[in-house]
Amino acid sequence: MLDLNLIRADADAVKAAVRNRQMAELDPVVDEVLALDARRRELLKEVETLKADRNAASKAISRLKDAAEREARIAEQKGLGDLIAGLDDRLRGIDEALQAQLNTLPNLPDPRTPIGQSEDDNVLLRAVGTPRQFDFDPQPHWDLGPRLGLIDFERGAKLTGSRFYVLTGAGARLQRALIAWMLDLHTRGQGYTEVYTPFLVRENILYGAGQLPKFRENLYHDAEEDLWLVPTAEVPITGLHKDEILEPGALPKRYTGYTPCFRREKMAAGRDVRGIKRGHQFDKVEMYVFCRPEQSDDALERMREHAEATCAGLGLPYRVKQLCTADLGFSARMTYDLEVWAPGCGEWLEVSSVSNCGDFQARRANIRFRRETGARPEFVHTLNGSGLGLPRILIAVLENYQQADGTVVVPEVLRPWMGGLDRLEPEA
RNA sequence: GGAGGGAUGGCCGAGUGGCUUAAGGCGGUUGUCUUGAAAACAACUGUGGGGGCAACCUCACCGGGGGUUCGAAUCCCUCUCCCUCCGCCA
Repeated sequence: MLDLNLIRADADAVKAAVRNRQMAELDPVVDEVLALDARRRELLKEVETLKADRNAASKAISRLKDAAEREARIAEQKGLGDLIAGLDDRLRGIDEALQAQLNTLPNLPDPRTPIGQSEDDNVLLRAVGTPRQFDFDPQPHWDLGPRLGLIDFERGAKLTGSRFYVLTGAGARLQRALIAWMLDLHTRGQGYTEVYTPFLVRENILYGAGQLPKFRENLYHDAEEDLWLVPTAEVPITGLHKDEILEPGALPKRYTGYTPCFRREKMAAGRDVRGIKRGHQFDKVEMYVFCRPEQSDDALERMREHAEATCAGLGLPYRVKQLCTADLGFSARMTYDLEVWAPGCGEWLEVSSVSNCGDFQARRANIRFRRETGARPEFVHTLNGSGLGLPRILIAVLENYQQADGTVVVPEVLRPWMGGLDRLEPEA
């Protein structure tokens, strides 16, 4: 959520920002917000004056000893309550309308975020590692996986439907190894605290992270208990400190967590149906930071380095992109994407998205801190980044480490979690 | 699933319609005293909104929402969460 004071102070800057995001249709929303805000304050003054009168009158009545006079004064006050209640209702209506409009506005891009028309205008910052040269035709993972007995698409579809798959044997273990290795990397060397969160959350937790109301149709919802399956660990981790005022010295707080992620992918229906690149359920290890406003620029760079270290540790060629205004997520003000090369399917796969959300999520989730004991609370800044998305990193490992004989070499760093196994071969 | 008991400020805890400006204690900050510290004493010590150049004024908030009333922490309805016991369960 944007700061209402900011919109009041510089509505034109907000309009320019939404236009840069290619969301010009939100232009009128800014004016609507200003109009509602003005009406709200007008009405607020009126109703608060009445309330102050009522409070004074009630207090005076309580001091009266004479019964007749009391009755007379009480009779005078009759009707005032209904009048106030009526105005309160109108005020609530305006407030809700204001909130609803405010909720549709995305975060303002950082001035350093390049302005662009579409994802084609994302800026390639650099490429690290050289894609391996093959002296044979590298296979895509949807051929490699089933052949080596690692991925079973048919049974995934039987169990649940399209876009679901089963990992078996060394395939399942390889994913588990990746999760364990990544979590250890983040907690040991990079200073994150591991968290294991619920995978089902309340509606207001999704709202805090900026997923609701905008992305409702892409989420799974349990009607019975009115709970939502998390689309990313970013959601429950943002919610960890919802409605808290963090004490001086508590920041920065850094978390890493593994969760499955559930997405209906309605918006991407028909895209990437082949393989395990885009499923309704996938696993991810997430990094997350709560920090002071002045720390978030630096925190973003560090988190990007942490994500890069994960790609590099696996020996995968990757490239770093900075997203342009058109491709930036709703809550983000600046984002780096990491893509690894998958030689089998012949494309760069987005395995990490590292974003600085500024105070946008903190405002929605009401997460604040004090600089010093007794100081006024201020909103924290939040950052999130994948470290990394599992199915895509699994694809990259299988396709990059495949050999001419159809086997796959296990990356060095994962072997301790694979029981020393150094090569994936078809089961005899 | 069944039966009961709870939710009050940073924490503990009083408060059954107006004398509450939420008692009292703990914690915290500042001051006095002290070479310093402790102790003692004193003052201050929640969040958000609106108005004002400011000192300041004002409204709301006692788990959430709704209601009764001139007036609600207190009465009514409803929801959520926590605790105890029983049953079931990985």
